[in-house]
Amino acid sequence: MANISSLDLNLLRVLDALLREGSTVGAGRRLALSQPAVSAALGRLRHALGDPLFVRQGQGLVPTSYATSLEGPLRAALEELESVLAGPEKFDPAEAQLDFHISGTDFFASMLMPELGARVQHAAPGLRLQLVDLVPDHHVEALERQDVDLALLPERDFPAWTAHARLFRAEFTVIARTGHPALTAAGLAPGEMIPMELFCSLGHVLCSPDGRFHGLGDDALTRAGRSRRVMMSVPVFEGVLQVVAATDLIALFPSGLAERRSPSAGIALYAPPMAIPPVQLSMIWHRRRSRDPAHTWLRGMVQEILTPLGQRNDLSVLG
DNA sequence: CACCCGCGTACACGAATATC
DNA sequence: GATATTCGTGTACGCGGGTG
Repeated sequence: MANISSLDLNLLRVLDALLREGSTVGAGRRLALSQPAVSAALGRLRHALGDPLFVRQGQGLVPTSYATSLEGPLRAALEELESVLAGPEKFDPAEAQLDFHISGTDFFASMLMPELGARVQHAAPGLRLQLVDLVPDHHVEALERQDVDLALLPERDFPAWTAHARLFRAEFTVIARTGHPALTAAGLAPGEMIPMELFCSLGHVLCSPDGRFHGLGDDALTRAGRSRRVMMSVPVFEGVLQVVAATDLIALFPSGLAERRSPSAGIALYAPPMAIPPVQLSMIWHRRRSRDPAHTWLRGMVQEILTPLGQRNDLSVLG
């Protein structure tokens, strides 16, 4: 249907602007064109694509379903093109003066930033790194606004204008304070599986940045036909560690972080009584940065540091 | 109802480019 | 170099939907 021979790139930019603004006046402002020029371009688009694209509704234009379906892929394609045309700039880590903004939970403050900091300090002393912990679901928006260069989060359906790469699958273990009375009384040594009955009878603390009492452990228990008592929710993983170390509450906790922190945090690791599906952690960024040499360099560093977390064979999560 | 706003069109004009 | 084409601009105007 679409007649690509009568399309030029500027028409696609007009279409993108119209989809963003929902108005020829707004699109004109965005493109530095007059309203009649945008209207004429829209006419050419309609002819070339064989679709009305927008219909008037009150004081504005409403996209047809065809136009709506183009929005994400079109924007992604234009941004990709933009980065292609920008060409590969040179990036010299030793000389670069740059700030990188990464969003992710405090899990990454522990598991990524120390190693990343050590590497950057050595290889790229002019770089500054900022890790911000955003309310969940705001990571993608922050990428779009370009407040953040890279977001670290569980994989889900990401918008078409983003690109992502898998980092590792996070496994979960149970943590409790060393010498936990109920676990000791049950004759359990660290590394052993906590029986379901006992696991469900103990109080739990979980990490939830937005303050929920329901976590993936509850989903796993529901599948097993059981439930637990979540008595506390804390917004950061480090807080969960502190609470577990100071109380008789137990927690489901990322294995890698638990292993790293257990020697100094006064906690012991146990196996949960039910299977908990691992969570795929990914890094996601704006497509326009895909070819950016500095960004590529940073992604390489993050990938190198975090990928091994998924490769370690972890005895504490068997069962 | 009058009024405002925004879309769409018509028209004249100019600049850039293609064609002869 | 003259001419035609394309594409943009500004102005003007009709239409229709919101708003007070």
